[in-house]
Amino acid sequence: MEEYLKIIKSLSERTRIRILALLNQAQEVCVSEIVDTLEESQYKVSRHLKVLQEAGLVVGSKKGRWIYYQLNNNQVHFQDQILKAINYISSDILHKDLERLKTRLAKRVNNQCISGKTENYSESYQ
Amino acid sequence: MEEYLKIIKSLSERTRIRILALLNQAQEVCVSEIVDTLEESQYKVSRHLKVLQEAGLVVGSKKGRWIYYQLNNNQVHFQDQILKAINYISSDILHKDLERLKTRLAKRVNNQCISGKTENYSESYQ
DNA sequence: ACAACATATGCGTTTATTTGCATATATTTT
DNA sequence: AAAATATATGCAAATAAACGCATATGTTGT
Repeated sequence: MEEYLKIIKSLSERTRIRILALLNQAQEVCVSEIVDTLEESQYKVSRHLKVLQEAGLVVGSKKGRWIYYQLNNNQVHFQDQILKAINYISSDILHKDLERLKTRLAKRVNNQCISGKTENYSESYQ
Repeated sequence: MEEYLKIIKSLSERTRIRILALLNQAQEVCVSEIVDTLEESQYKVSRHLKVLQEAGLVVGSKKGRWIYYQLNNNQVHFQDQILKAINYISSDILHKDLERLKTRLAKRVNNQCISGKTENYSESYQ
């Protein structure tokens, strides 16, 4: 029961839902790209990613100085079903996130996250 | 988003999961039957039922002095998918709940919840 | 009308979660 | 080696949930 509860609890927070919805749209996204997409602080994103990782819903793989996160596809029924449910969420904020995600990913070079501040970056800290 | 979050949050608590799992097994169950099944206090069960009701996952219908609760079948994709996920939870505590539920429901007369304390009742308050 | 019963709720306390800041660790570039 | 960048984390403060008790509301049977 505890394990299931951990997974469900990991879903019950706004930022984490946004992260999952985002990862549903792109294969591998690194932390700074998520930060720019959500327009949230780096430590906030980092914390929430950790919660999702501990629940086993996402996995991160380090490549150089970046850590790319993606949905953990190695799941059983329960997790699978839960993630499917997330797909049915339709919300203005998620649509806007998706727009910003596209913009941010378009800046990649050789399909790698770019270094340094992007134009959006400073906006993230309004 | 808020509405989805409310639903997800309503799932992220042990007692509420137990209630949903229980209602997945029986059509209409009244509060005292749930109390005996979960071996939790009446006010605790009552509170949690309210949270589930506010999230729209369960509905209660009053019949005389009893209120029978059941899953809200009048759902859209998201809720439906979420409730399906709950069905995949396999846990010792849920199995035991199911045993006690059977015992308790067997005491019904004319398929109606019985009045007064049952043998189990006092145990509920150990 | 009264007693017994079924369920809900107000409120203060406890417990859990999230936030923000500062800072740590690790990697890359110069 | 120093500077810049990417990500993570310890800790205290703020916020949110859950709990327990007592009690309220409504129903039924006598």
